[in-house]
Amino acid sequence: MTTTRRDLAPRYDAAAVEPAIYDRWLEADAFRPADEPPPGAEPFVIIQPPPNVTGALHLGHALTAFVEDILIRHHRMRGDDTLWLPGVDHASIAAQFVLDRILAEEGESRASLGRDRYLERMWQFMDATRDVIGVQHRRLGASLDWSRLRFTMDEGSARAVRVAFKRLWDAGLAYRGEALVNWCPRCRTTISDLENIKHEETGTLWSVRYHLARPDGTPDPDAWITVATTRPETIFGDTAVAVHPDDDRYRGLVGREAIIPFVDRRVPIIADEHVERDFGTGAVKITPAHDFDDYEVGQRHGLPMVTVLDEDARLTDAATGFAGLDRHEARPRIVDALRAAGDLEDERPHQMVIGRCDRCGTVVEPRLSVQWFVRVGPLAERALASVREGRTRILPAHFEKVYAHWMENIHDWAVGRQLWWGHRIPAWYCPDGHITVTDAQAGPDACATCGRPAAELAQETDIFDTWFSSGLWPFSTLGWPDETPDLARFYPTQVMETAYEILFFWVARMMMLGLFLTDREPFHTVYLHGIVRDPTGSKMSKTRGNVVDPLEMIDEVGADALRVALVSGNAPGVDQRLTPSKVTGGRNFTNKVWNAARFVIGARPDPLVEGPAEAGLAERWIRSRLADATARATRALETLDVAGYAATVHEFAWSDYCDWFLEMVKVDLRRTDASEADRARAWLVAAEVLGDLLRLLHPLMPFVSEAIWEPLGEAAPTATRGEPLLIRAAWPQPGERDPDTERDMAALTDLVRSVRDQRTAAGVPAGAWLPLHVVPAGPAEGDRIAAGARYLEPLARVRPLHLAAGPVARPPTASSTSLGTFWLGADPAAADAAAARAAAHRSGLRAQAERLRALLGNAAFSERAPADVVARERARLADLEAQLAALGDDAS
RNA sequence: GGGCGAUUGGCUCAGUCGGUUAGAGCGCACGGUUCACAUCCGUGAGGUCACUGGUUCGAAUCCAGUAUCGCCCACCA
Repeated sequence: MTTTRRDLAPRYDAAAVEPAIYDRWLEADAFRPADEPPPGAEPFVIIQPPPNVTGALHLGHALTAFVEDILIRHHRMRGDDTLWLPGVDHASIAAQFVLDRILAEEGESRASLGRDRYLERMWQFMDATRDVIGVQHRRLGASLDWSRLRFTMDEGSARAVRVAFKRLWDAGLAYRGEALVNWCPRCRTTISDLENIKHEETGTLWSVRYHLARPDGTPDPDAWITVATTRPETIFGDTAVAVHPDDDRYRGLVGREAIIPFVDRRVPIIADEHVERDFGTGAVKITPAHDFDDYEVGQRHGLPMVTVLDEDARLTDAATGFAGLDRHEARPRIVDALRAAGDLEDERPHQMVIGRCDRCGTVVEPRLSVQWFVRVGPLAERALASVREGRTRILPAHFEKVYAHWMENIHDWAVGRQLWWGHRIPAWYCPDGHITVTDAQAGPDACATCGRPAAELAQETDIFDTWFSSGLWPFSTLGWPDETPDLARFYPTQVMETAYEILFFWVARMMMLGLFLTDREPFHTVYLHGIVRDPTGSKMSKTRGNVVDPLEMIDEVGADALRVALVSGNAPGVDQRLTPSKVTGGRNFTNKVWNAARFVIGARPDPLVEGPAEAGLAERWIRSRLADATARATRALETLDVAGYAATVHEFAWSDYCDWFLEMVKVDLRRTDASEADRARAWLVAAEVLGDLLRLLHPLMPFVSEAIWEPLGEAAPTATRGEPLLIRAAWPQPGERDPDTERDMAALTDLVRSVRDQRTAAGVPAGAWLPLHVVPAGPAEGDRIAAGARYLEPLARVRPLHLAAGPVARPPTASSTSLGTFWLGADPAAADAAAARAAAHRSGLRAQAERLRALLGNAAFSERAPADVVARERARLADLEAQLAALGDDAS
C-alpha cells in the first residue's frame, strides 16, 4: 500500500500557504450559500458592517472580520443556511474630504468643478478605490460571499433610500423646518450631534459692559449691565440680555433696555431661569441664532434672531465695521474695540467645552437654517421596546442600558447634508412652496399639491447623512423594498457585530428604520467589540504614529496568527491592547498546530496494517478530552463567547493533544512488543483526533487548518471522512465523556509531574534514567500504575519501575500522589534538595488536611452546606490522610 | 452635572450557579541537542482578587459605601 506523503516544511510559512488556500476556497465557491436552503437548515446571517470606501484596512476592520468569520465558519460547518454579505460604504463626508484634498493638489476645488463634474470625478475615484478594502479583507481570510457584494451608492441602495424616505414622509416622520443645527464651516455642511465632538479647552471669558438705554434710546454712559461671554464676535446677533428672575442685583433692571455695542441696537433685559446666578456676572447676552441655549431662550421670549455668521463662519453685514472677517480674526479686534471704548471690564482664562467636527476638527458653529429632519420619537420608542423586551439583545448586556439612555434622550435627526456625494433627498419644490416627495427614480410627474408640471419643480440639493443609507443596510442588501428570495430567506439576520463606538450612529438607526420599514428587528443579537489599542493603552491614530497595519502584521506572521492574537482573551465590549507578545503567541500557536500535523502525517506506519486492536488508555483518554473540548467549544460559539472558544481549542490542542497525547502515541508507535495492528490503531487514532481538532480549530485558524487538511486526508482518509475541503467539512459532534479514564489519566499525569519535580529538585540530568519505587495506595492503584507503566516510564524517564507491595522503609525524598508513595533511586549526594521538596510536600498536605478538618468540624458547614459538597470535602480529607499515613506522618 | 464600566501575580487578561489549593499566555528562575516543533520541552517561584462594612456555614463572585482609573452622554454663557 503506497500513499503520497507530503513533505511539510518544518515551519508554517504563512506567506506561501495563505494566498493559495484562499484561492482554493474561491475556486470551490465555498463562501456562497447553496442556491436552495438545505432542508431543515436554520439560517445564520451576518451582514458585514460596510467599511468606508476611502479607508485602508485597520485593526478594527480586522477584529470585526475575524469575529464574524469565526461565527460564520462555525455555522457553515454545522450545515446552517449561512450567509455573510460584504459591502462598502460611500461615506459621503469622508469621501469628499479625501477627494477635496486630492483636488487641491491638482489645483482644483469643489467650486471650480461644479456639482456635475465633481460627482463625475468622484465616481472615477470610486472605481479606483472601491475594491481595495475587499481585496484587503481577502488577506484576512474573510469568507464573505463576494457574489453578493453591495455598495451603499448602488441603485439597490438608492431605491431603498427613496422608498424609506417616502414612507417616513407619508407617515409624517420626515419634515422640513428651520432650526439651529451644527454647522461645519470647513466641510460646509450640517452635521449631526454625534459628529459634533466635545473637547475640553481653555478659552477666555470676557466681561463686557452693555450700557443701559436712556429714554431717548441713546446709551447712558454712566449706567450699564455687565455680561459675561466667551464669544464676543456674536455680539452683533444679540437680541436680549438675560438675568435670573430671583437675582436681586438685577431685579430693578429687568424690563429696561440695554444697547448692543457697535450696532447700537436696543434690546430688552429679560428674566429667565436658564441663567446661572453664580456664573460670570450673572448676566448673559442672548444670541438666539448662534447658541443652542440662547435659541431656546429666544423661543420662550419671542426674540428676533439675527444671523451674523455666514456659511464660512465670516461675519455678515449685520456686523457693522467687522463684516467679512473670519470669526477667529474678528474676535480679538472686537475685544480691542471694546477695550478702547472702556467697556471691557474683565478678561480671564476659562475652561470650557468646545464642539469640533468629527471629520476635520474645525470648531462647529450653531447655525440657523432650514433643514430636513426625521422625527425619531416614535421610531425610538419601538427600538427601545425591542431591546427591553428581549427581541434584540446586546452583548455585552450593559450596553443595553447605554442604548436605552440614548434612545430616551434622543433628538430629531437632521438628515440633510449640504454635500454632493451621496443620495440626494427625493423632495421637489414647486414655486408655490409645495413639497413633493417621491420614490420614483425619475422624480415626480407633477407637484403633488397643485399639479404644476415636473419641469417647474426643483429637486432639493441636499443629500442624506451617510448613516441614513447605512441604517437600511441589513435589508437593503437583501433586496428590500422588493420581496426578493434573499430577503425572504435571510431576513431578519442573526448577529450584528460591530464596534461599540457606532452603537448610536449605526446600530440605533438600523433598529429604528428596520422596525419602521420591515416591522421586524433587523437582527437578534448585537455583538459589540471594543477598540484595539496600542501596547500602552493609547488609541491608535495617524497623528500619534502608533498605528499598526494589519497587512504588515500578516506579512510577518500570517493572518491566522493575527486572528488568534486579536480574539484570544478579548471579551465583547472591552478594549484590548495589542502587544507584540500576543502576536508572537498567535504565531507560535499556528506553528505548533502545523508541526503536530507534520508529525502525525510523517509518523504513518508503512504499511498500515489494520486489524483487531484494543482501545488503550491514551486513546480512550484523548477521545474523552476531545468530547469535552468539542462540547465546550461548541457551546462557547453558540453563546458568542469567541474568546472562550479560542481558549478551549488552544488548551485542548496544546496541552491535551500535543503535550500528553502525542507523547503517549510516540510510546505506542515505538513499542517493540506491539503488533502492527496496535501501531496502526495508535496512529489512526492520532490522525482521526487530529481531524476533529482541525475541524474545531478551523474558525480560529482557517488557513493553517485547511492547509493541513488535505495531506491529512491523503494519509488517513478516515480522519477527514473524505471531505475534500475543511471549510465545508462537518462540525464535530461531541462524543461520550469517559470519566473513569480521565480520572486514571489525571492520576497518572499527576504522578509523572511529581516524579519530574523530584528529578528537577534532585538535579538529575534530564536524559538520565532512574529507578522509581512506588508503594501503591491500594490494590486498585497498583493496577492503575501497572496499566499506565508503559507511559509512565518514558514520560517520567524512570527505569526500572519497582512496585512494592507491603510496607517498605521510605527515604526522606519520598513524596506522594493519590496513586501512592514514591521515591527515586537518585544519587544520594544529589538528594538533599529533593528531600527538602518532599518535606515541603508533606507540610503542604498537612496544612490542607488541617484546613479541611477545621471546615468539616464546623457544625454549621456540615449541617447547612449541600450534601454533595460535604461529601466531596470528606473524600478529599480521607485521601490526604491516607497519603500522609503512607508517608509515615502521624500528624493526623 | 448625569450615566456606564474597570480594579485579580512583574505585564496582558480569564474566572460559569457563591463551594474552601483563584487559572492562562507572556515575562522571570533553573534544567534541557529525548528523532513534530528552541516559534520547542520539563520544573519552579510569584496573588491577603483596590479598600471598608454587610449578607452567608462559606465571598474574587452577592449587597452598600469609599478610593483610583477609564469611557459615554450633557445647553453654565
